Amino acid sequence: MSDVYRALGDPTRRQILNMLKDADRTQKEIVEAFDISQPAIKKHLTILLEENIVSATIQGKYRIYTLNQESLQIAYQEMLKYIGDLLDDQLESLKNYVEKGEERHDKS
Amino acid sequence: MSDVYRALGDPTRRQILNMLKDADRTQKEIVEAFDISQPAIKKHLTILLEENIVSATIQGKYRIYTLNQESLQIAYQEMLKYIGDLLDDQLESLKNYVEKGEERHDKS
DNA sequence: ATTACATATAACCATTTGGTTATACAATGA
DNA sequence: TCATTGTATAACCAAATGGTTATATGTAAT
Repeated sequence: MSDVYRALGDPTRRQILNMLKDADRTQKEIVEAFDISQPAIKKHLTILLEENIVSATIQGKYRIYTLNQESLQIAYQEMLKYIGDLLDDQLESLKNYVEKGEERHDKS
Repeated sequence: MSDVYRALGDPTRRQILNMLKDADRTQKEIVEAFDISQPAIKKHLTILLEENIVSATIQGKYRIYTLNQESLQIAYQEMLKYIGDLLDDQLESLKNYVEKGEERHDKS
C-alpha cells in the first residue's frame, strides 16, 4: 500500500518522476534516458505503480507511463506535514529540555 | 550525506523523531519506549546520525539525542520547492501531452 | 510467415536493512 | 574494588533492494 517513503526513497525513481513531470513517456523512452537495463527500470516502474504514484496505459506494444500528479502531491504533502510537525513547537521543546536536563544532572 | 528519505523511510525512526520532538532523550529512554532490542535502536540512531537528522552529546555514560532542526528545515524547504515546481509544470505538461500524443498515434 | 521491436519475466548476485543474541567496554555507585 | 548500569560491537539471520544477463511473449511491419 502507499508507502510514500518507499516510492520516493530512490534517486532513480525520483528522476523518473521528473521525466514524467514534463510529459508522459513510454517505458522505452525512460529506459533510454538512463544507463541501467530495461528490467531494472521496469522494477522501478513497478514500485511506482504499486505505490500509485504513476499509472500505465497500453497502446499497442507500448506502455505509456503517466505521473499521478495528485498522488505525488499528496505524498509530498504527507512528508511535509510530518516534518513540519517535528519542527514547529520550539517553545514547548525548550521547556522540556530544561525539565529533562535537570533530571539527568550529576547527583554526586 | 543527508538523505532525508532514507532517514524517514522507517516507521520506528519516525517514532523516535516524534519522541525527540518533545524533548531530548537518552538512548536508554528511547530503548525503553520500544519493544525492540538496544542494538536495534542503536542502528536506527546511527542512521539518523549519518543523515544528520539527529545529533548526540555525551554526558557521562549517557548519550543524549537531539533533533537537528536545521537539517529538517532544509529538507522541508527542498521538498516545498520541489512540489512547487511540480505545480508550475502542470500547464506545460498539458501542452506536451497533446504534442506527444500525436507522435504516438497509430500510423497504419 | 518472418523479422524486428517493446515489454515481461526468470534466475541470479551483492548490498542494505531491520532484527536477533551474546559479549565487551565505560562510567557510576556502593 | 566490584557490581551495576548504559552503551557499543560482533556475529548472525531473513527479507528487501537494485542491479545484472538471458530468454520469453506480444505487437507491428515487411
